[in-house]
Amino acid sequence: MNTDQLIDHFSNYLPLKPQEIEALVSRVKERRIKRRQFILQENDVCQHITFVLAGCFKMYGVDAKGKEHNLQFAAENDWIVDFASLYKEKPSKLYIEAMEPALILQIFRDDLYYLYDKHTVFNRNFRIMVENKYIELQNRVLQNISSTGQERYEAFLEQYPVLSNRLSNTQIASYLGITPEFLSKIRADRKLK
Amino acid sequence: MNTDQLIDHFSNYLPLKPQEIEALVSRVKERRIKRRQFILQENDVCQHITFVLAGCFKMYGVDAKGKEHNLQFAAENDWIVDFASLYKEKPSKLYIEAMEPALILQIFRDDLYYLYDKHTVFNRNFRIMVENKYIELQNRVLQNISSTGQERYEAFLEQYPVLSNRLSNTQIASYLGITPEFLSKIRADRKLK
DNA sequence: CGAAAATTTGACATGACTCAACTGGAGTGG
DNA sequence: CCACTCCAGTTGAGTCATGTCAAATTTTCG
Repeated sequence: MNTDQLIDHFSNYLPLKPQEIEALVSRVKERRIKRRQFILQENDVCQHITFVLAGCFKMYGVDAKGKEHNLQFAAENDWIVDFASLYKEKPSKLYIEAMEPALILQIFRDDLYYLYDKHTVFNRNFRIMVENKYIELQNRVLQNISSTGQERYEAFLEQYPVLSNRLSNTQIASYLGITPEFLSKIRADRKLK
Repeated sequence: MNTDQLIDHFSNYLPLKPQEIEALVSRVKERRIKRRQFILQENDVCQHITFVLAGCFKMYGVDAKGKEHNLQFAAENDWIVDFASLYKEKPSKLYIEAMEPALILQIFRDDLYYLYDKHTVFNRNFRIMVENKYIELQNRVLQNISSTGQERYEAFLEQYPVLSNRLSNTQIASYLGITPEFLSKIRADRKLK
């Protein structure tokens, strides 16, 4: 099982001791996911936190008109989960879907709680992980409330150059909170310069 | 010093043992803050995390045109901090300003690190605190990218009824990402029903 | 009370959406 | 190798959401 990648990832925060690695490895499940396959669907209770080894996911909500709104993308070495559903054990309002064939590691709720309880290093490492995601999300909110679609698109290209090439414009538009048509017009305007 | 309120707050997560309380109390500073006083200004490096005992703060960024955009409010028993600046020790892009006379507790960076290192319970409690804030922010992003100003205003009133009464409409508009004039029109429309 | 700030209102401008039609690859099967 | 389909992307016309600016009014607070 490909757990080295996860252990490496944690070593960016606080490296794990052999005992902690052992505890982690024995509680992680590897899964292979097909393109368009879901690892979370609306109304299901989210059961696990997912670490992406390979591939790319989107997490999104669907509004009353049936439109998808992308909350997050997750590619290699990123985490994806609906915390609200996982921790409160309530039906999720979100979907998590693979946009490419993927390989993932998952930790189920009880295993995660076990790790938090018995090996405090995971509290530290996940604290730092969430703090980093919080910072990112906060920047995104500031963007959303303070700038136009065009400015948000420019900022996205700059902040996520790799993802920008990997994702369709439709997916990017949904993430930015604009329609694909409007993004297309933004792109046409950009070219004129 | 009014630390009981903070200790109570943590007991919602995982109650603190006497030794942990002692460590926390000895590293917390109480401050009285006047209306319109700043506890963080742009270009300063954020030095502490703040717990609000009484009063109300706003954290905001200022754009190229000099307009303020409210990222967060914090009233009693809430935390407020620019994590990006605190942890990376980089100049902040944000302001944190008291909207009412306030009483706060602050933990400086090194004291916070000490608590994380020596008393792992703080990793756990702050992990949970940040996770909860992350969930809130995620809901806000979904709102921002999927609904109109009017819908976001309705949702705000429902989610934060107390804050709604306490804040001026200008402040709420800035938080929602609309102009005060447009919020005023939304409010006029609502009354017609 | 009086100054400053917040709110409202209206006319107009711009950003962004909708819908429908068109374009141009990327598979797929013959 | 071609013909076909399918889907993402583009384009344009019309519309709706929201911003700008200025002025009038109300509220807040020193």
